[in-house]
Amino acid sequence: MFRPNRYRTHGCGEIRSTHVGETVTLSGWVHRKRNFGGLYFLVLRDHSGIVQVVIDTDAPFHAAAADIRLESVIQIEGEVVPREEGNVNPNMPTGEIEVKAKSFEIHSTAEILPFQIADDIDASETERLKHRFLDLRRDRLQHNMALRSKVISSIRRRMTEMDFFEFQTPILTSSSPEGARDFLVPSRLHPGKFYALPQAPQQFKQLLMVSGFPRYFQIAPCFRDEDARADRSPGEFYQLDMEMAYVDQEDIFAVLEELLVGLFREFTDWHVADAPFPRLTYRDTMLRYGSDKPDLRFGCEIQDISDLFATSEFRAFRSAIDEGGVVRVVPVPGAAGQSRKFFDGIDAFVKEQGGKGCAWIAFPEGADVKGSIAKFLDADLLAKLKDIPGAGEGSALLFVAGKAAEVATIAGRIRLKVADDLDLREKGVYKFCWIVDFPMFEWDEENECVTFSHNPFSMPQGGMEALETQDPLDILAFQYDIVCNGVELSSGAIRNHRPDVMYKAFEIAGHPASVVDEKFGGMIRAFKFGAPPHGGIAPGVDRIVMLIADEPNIREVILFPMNQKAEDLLMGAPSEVRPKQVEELHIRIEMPKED
RNA sequence: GGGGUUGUAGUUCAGUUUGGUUAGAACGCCGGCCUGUCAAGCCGGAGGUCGCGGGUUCAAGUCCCGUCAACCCCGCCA
Repeated sequence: MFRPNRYRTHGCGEIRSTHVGETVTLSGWVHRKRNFGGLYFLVLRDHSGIVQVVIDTDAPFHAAAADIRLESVIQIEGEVVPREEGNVNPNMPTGEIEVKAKSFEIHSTAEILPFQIADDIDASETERLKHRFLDLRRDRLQHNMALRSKVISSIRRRMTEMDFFEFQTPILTSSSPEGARDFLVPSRLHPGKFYALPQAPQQFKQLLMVSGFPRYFQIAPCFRDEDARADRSPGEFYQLDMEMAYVDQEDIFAVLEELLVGLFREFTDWHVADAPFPRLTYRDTMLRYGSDKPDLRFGCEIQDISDLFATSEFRAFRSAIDEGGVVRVVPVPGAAGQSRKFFDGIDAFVKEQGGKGCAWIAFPEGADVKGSIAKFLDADLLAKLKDIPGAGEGSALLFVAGKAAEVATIAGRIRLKVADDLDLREKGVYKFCWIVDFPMFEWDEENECVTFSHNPFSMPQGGMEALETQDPLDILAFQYDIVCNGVELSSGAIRNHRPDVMYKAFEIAGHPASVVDEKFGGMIRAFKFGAPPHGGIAPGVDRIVMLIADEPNIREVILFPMNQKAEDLLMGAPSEVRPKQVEELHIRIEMPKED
């Protein structure tokens, strides 16, 4: 949709048989060339698609057109003509017609390309990032970025329809003591002081609740100076940040379920189950899936079988239990026929992850039990093992023993590794779930003290009474995550809006009231002037688009992503600055010592 | 900070296991032929610090040591 002008009257991909006979002006990139010496076909591309242009042997611009390099920008004027039967290309939306060029103009020539645009052959990540403007021309990123734009529009529409106000909160704010490493901005006017870029608009959105805007959202940029992962962009990312007043956990779940079911169904053909999404407690998911972001597209649920081995003769597991540990098993239906190499691979994987190793047994159909520990187990125990859910004829069992917390994590990784190796995940489906009842506090082994396990602003379940009467490590928080296909989309919480409860919670975590007043002064003061109960959540926008686009890496849905080391290879960031700039900020640079 | 994988032509990759003649292919690039192609085709050509440094050897892309870079993972990410 554009106003016809001297550059173009139509988009390349818009032309159809109905335009036959019309003279059109098109501008775009040279996508392909097919030259017969005389007759010459040139495929022209713009954002709307591609169209075949024919240049006749006797055209005065034939030589110039033949010399043009791919990805140069040209403009042609020509007549839309039908293709003869047999020359129609059914694979092209514009394949029933072609444009017979009457004029040819070069707007911009292209140098030799670092990688091909028309062929979707993989180029190295480095080359793609260095020439992101070229990479973005290709189908994959054109599609992903268009999808991203539409997803964000749809989010805005859906949130607005649910009576949320969209606001912008400050980008230059203050450093907060909890959480990730901040990006800091030195202050020119205040020597020795720094702004911080927000890790999330957490305090601002809570202030909005106190300020009388009961439903807020924002597509919020968030900045955290932490290392990258495949699903974690270094430095900056976007959240759909939202907060609501006078709600409990279920009210927030209902809003997000409506949003996500609608959004995913709007943009994908994959199956999305109706709300409500399953609710799993943190404790339960750590036991059954060995992770707080379980992938529910396959079974193989982990089970604790410590009691089966508590009286067993098998010494390795028995001693683990005697030392206060556990024995857990990942049952894999249908895996009994796997090769020795498969099981050895799992064992090696566990050792790589720092575990002691992975014992296994298998129940091949119509054959004797086999496996690394089969000969140590008596018939009675083997029969009981074969009876556990997920086991049985044809299954294999993968065992891990040791301290409960470590076993949970290792078993969880085994479960994912098995799904990778055997391709167990259900295809074409998004499996959402809520993880609820996170612990309010946890034991910090390193500093030997109680700390907040998630968000210090979460409301403890049981309120003040729980804080005063329960073991801190037993207290749960109104804190929840939403997970889709093993990807954590978001954390959220019902907030602690009571100053007295806030001071008490921080006291348990070893921070006196003065720290709360100093670090969270703005918010705690607000809570002393009438604060409604409130809560919220903030799903990652990049991750939502990544899931919908079915991309394995978050960089595929970000226009100008940074690399693993948080560098922008196109813009050359980060970069050195002029000494005067540093001087004005009253800071001095001290390079790390070499050696 | 730690572990893993990868690094060979402009690009994507083969060759490395088992050291041995002039390091190959595809796409791209340059030149030529070609009037219905649609990833056009055919003929010819140019293009290489085998990431970098050191070592072993008569001989190293190939083996050893170090180092750099990209990616994946652990730590980290309230």
